[in-house]
Amino acid sequence: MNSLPPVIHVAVHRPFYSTLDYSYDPKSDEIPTGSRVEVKLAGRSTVGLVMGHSPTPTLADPKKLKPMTKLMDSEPILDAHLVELLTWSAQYYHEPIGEVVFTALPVLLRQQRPLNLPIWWQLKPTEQNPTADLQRAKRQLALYEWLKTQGGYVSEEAIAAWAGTGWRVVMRHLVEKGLVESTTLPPAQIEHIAAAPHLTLTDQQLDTVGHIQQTIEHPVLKPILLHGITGSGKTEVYLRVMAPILAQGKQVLVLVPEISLTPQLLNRFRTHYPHERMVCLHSALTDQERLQSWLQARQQQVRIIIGTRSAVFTPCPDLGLIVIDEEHDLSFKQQEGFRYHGRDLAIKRAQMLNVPIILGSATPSLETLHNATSGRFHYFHLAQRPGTAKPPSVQLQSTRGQSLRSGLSALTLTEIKQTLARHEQVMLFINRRGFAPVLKCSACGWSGQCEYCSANMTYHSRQGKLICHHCSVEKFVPEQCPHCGHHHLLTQGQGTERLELVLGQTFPQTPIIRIDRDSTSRKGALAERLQQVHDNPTAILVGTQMLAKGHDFPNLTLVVVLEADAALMSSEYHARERLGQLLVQVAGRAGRADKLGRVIIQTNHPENPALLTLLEHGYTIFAKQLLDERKRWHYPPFGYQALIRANAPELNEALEALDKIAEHLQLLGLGGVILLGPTTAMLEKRAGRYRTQLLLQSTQRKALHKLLNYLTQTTKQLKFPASVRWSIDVDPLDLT
DNA sequence: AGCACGCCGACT
DNA sequence: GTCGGCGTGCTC
Repeated sequence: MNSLPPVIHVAVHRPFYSTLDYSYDPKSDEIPTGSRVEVKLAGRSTVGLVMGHSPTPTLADPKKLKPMTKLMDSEPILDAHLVELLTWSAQYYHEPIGEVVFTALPVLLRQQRPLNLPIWWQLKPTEQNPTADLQRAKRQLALYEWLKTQGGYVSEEAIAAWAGTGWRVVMRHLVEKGLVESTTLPPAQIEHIAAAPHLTLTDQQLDTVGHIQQTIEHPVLKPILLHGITGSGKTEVYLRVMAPILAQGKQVLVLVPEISLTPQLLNRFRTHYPHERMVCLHSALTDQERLQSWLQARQQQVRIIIGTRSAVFTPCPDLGLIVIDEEHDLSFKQQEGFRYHGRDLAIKRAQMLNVPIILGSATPSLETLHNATSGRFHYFHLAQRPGTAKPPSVQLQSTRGQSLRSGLSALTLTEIKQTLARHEQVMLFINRRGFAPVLKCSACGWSGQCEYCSANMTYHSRQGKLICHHCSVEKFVPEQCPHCGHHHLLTQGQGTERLELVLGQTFPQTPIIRIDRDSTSRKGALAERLQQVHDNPTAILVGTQMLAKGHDFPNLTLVVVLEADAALMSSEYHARERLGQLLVQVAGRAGRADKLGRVIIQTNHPENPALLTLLEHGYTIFAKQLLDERKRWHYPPFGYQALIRANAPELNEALEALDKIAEHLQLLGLGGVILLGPTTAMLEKRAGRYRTQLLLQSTQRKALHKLLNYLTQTTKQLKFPASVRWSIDVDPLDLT
């Protein structure tokens, strides 16, 4: 009789789509789901996370079953809900379970070594004065008195610095006497900051807050879209809606697109709730800091958690609300490895826990807008700016037949001059950093191509280099044409660096402030630039994407958008949605309070219907038109897509891999899924590897997922050469 | 992802 | 004759 033992299902950091089974001793060990275990894998010891239990093994060959080595945690580090969310995510994104679990864990918890948390010490609150008892123990007395002067928790480093080695023995005596206690969790920082006076809400804001509050008391919740134009006070609405939830002692998870945005938002939250403990989770934290913040959320020591994409996995045992700010922002979608969408997983998490979720944006994504109009989401619209602020006037400026000066039309230059004369600021927005996108030989037509990518290298004049924006390879600008030896090399097109130079020549009295990845890469540089903008009421700002997001420039009254045409002409169907969002966001930077803002969009296509719709009827109608178009093609959100990408050092290898996959899928039967491709990607070669893609599309999500499941379970049979790398991108947002 | 196993070139 | 190159295959 060989009865099969009960097993735990363990996720390990290996590319397996399912968990591995390990046996354990059911009599002695309780191995809770969500705890880390040490297991032997291929003869070596690794960390795994327990994802579930089963009374018998699920693996085909029970002879392979091994016992797990040891339980690493005294209590589960993830609760049942997060384990469920991670399992669901792995299935939805067709990603190996270990990859999913381990990206969700702080780095310090992915490792084999036990939790080595820093320890903090504090005097126990006590009524009697123990100093008399300590008269005969001089060192204990001294340490006790010192701790008293420190007030609150003290780190071990601080103690060692004061007391020198050997303090531990002394401390142990104090602990035995019940005078001191230790903890692995430092107190959450409560900063003593002045509360900002709460803003007075407009009627519309009050109304919206009221409606949202009613909505979230309903037993069956739907996500809430808060569509509020720039400056309409979305943050204020979040802050008010949070109040009763915080008052119940529940936690609020706030996801934001990018770190550069977080300090401002964090500040608003801090001054509104100066007595509330909060943490900020972003990429600039050290591993130790990140772990501490994560643990504080897990222990409910903090109630407001603000973080970027990956913060969606933060344990919050008593979650009461999720907020996604700027929900349309692309940075919520991870573009590498485990390609999850932070917003979509947040929605899933909210749904699993039946917790309210608010998605805020001035320019909601088409997916979200569609969910709102179809009734799957609640919809609230904040259409006014508080106070007297008026929306900016936007005009198209045809560049057709115009002679341009470094990309600027005569009319645009006049407008800039007039704005500066009024002692106001101008912003020029161009989505290209560097001096010029092309460096060319005037004699033979040679141009600086990247060796490793199918793209031009961008000319950066300050560094005197050609830089590839796809693979970051750099080389010095040649003195003469490498092809024909001619000495006259010309630039073509403009980037931020060139605009900065030309504007400096045209307006020598005016500070020109450039804000792009190059000028702000140094730590603190962005803050410096923003301070410059603040200090110079008359100035010209030149910048990329970065300028479109969140920053507030009260004296900015003219925004000029250059080179919007590339996006208009793009064959990527997402491009126009993004352009619309960008234009609205950029326009939102212009004009505040008493000053009317103006926006000029330079374009060669002033009759472009999408642009005209956007300007004449606004973002919502513009978005509805794009949605109609998507409906015709069964594009998302009217159909479901997955993109299979492959890359290899040779184009053929990458194409053959996808041909093989396409054939393989056809063998099973596509079941209503259409295959588009395989094709070479728009950027055919990147960093020395050729890129190909195969798009799967269907109106039935189930059919699509069935195919992908089949694929991940059978790829081994396809025996790709080792040089080929491939991946699945579910709900792709980047088809380039 | 790691790691072992395995089969062909330049080395003590 | 061996060290080691990375192609191939496996891990409960």
